[in-house]
Amino acid sequence: MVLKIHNTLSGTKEIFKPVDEKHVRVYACGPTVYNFAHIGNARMAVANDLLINVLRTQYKKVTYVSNITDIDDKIIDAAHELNEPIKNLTTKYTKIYNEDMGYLNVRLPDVQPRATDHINEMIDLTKKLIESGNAYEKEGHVLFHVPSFSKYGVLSKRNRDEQIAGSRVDVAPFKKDPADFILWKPSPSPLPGWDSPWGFGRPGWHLECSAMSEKTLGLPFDIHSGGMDLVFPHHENEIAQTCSLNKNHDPKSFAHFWFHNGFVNVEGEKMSKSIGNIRLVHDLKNQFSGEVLRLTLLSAHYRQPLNWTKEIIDQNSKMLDRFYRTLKELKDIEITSQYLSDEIMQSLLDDINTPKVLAQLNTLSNKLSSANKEEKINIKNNLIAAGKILGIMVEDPEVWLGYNQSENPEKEEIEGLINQRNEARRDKDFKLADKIRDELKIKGIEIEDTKNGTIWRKDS
RNA sequence: GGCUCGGUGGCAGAGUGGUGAUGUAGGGGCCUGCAAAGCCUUGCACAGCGGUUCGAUUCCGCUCCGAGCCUCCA
Repeated sequence: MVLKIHNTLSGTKEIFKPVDEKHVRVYACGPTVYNFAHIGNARMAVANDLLINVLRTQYKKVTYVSNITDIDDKIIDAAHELNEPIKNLTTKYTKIYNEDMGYLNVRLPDVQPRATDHINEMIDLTKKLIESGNAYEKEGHVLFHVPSFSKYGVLSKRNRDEQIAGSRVDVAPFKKDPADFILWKPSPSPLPGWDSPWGFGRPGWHLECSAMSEKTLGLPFDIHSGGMDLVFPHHENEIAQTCSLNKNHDPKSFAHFWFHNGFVNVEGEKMSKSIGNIRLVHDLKNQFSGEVLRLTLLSAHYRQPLNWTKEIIDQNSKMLDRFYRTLKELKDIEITSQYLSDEIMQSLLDDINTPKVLAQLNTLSNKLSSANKEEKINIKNNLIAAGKILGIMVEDPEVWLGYNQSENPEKEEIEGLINQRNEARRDKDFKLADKIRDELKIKGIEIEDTKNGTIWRKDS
């Protein structure tokens, strides 16, 4: 079976062939840590986590690097506003980011480099770019000279001449070309900075990823990923820097594949501070389980826009409950090995087609009622194996659905009421029986009369 | 103005040159004292207009509409 991935560089789905079959290497541009992560950050983390899981089904060794941007003007502003040292702020939000992503069953990357640990590397790259004639110093700034890179625009498919009309870029006076971007800029006191050949200053944003990806993975590596908005200018600039240093203007001398996830909208609108509709994972944690949030993020294909609404969360919550119910029904079925059917694997390998996988899991789950023993084993195997890759269905079904309430402090009271109701039912006093059921319902207790007696569950 | 990507049933969302995914909501039914859960069943969707084709939702062209990017942004 072959893995196909959409490559932003070509604009098409391509067959994935690793640079080195023995070691697949992926770099994802991570968060700038000055605030809580929002659901859009989470989508990037989940999409990449899944990509890595899928790669690991095909290749023995996969290294996943995702950085933390811990020096940036937004961080400086936030620290200033809160009157808090930058280091405290970035440490705090890095921790929170990892916790929040952990809640969504996102595993930590193998390497999580920080920009501030790579200042020397960045200074070094800047020196080399000046030496090679791709960058110049002006008024304490070092800028990358865009016309020096012949392939500028390959990734975002922009023609520079066509972009200039209608451009809203404010051109700094020290730029030789309006598109030139900052590699290093001065940090007048009290701004944070580091000593450099160009005075006390700090790096521009794009440089860190060029420095850290090369250092942690080597060049060229397989997949470079991030949110759709990073295509331009961030990734375009990274390509310009790294490829200029390589003396090879082919963007594949940097990374072979460029993997970008789509945006999350909220109730049909773009998430933005001014609208005030930013959905923080930190807040969503209070309302929804991690698996529901994760499944909702996977309910649309990763490259499509995802409209975040209460309705789709509910819809996916129901879907997840159904899967868990199927697993509960199959709890006595012994499985010896976990395997994924070729059809489902194929969907994952076809550019990570999660909606199709979910449809296939539903179809499988629907076969339960008419399944024989062998088919039941097949259903359970596939649900568990798919869940493992997707990062869902990792809980115990009884616990998930709320049946297992041995710890519930109200257990005795609830079961007392259920006994009363069953007595009433025996006496054909259905009015009383229904009244008791309503009482339980108010407590969030759902009861089910089965052949083997009444069972109950806490409805979350 | 430029570039890119989209427009699929009430909603969400895959996919395909010919046998009409999947979920959710709705209708009907089974089961149940009634429920819950489950099961069965139902809905003839592919923006519009042309073209290619034996046949197009799927390919091509045009039109309309929407989104993203061109400035920091996942």
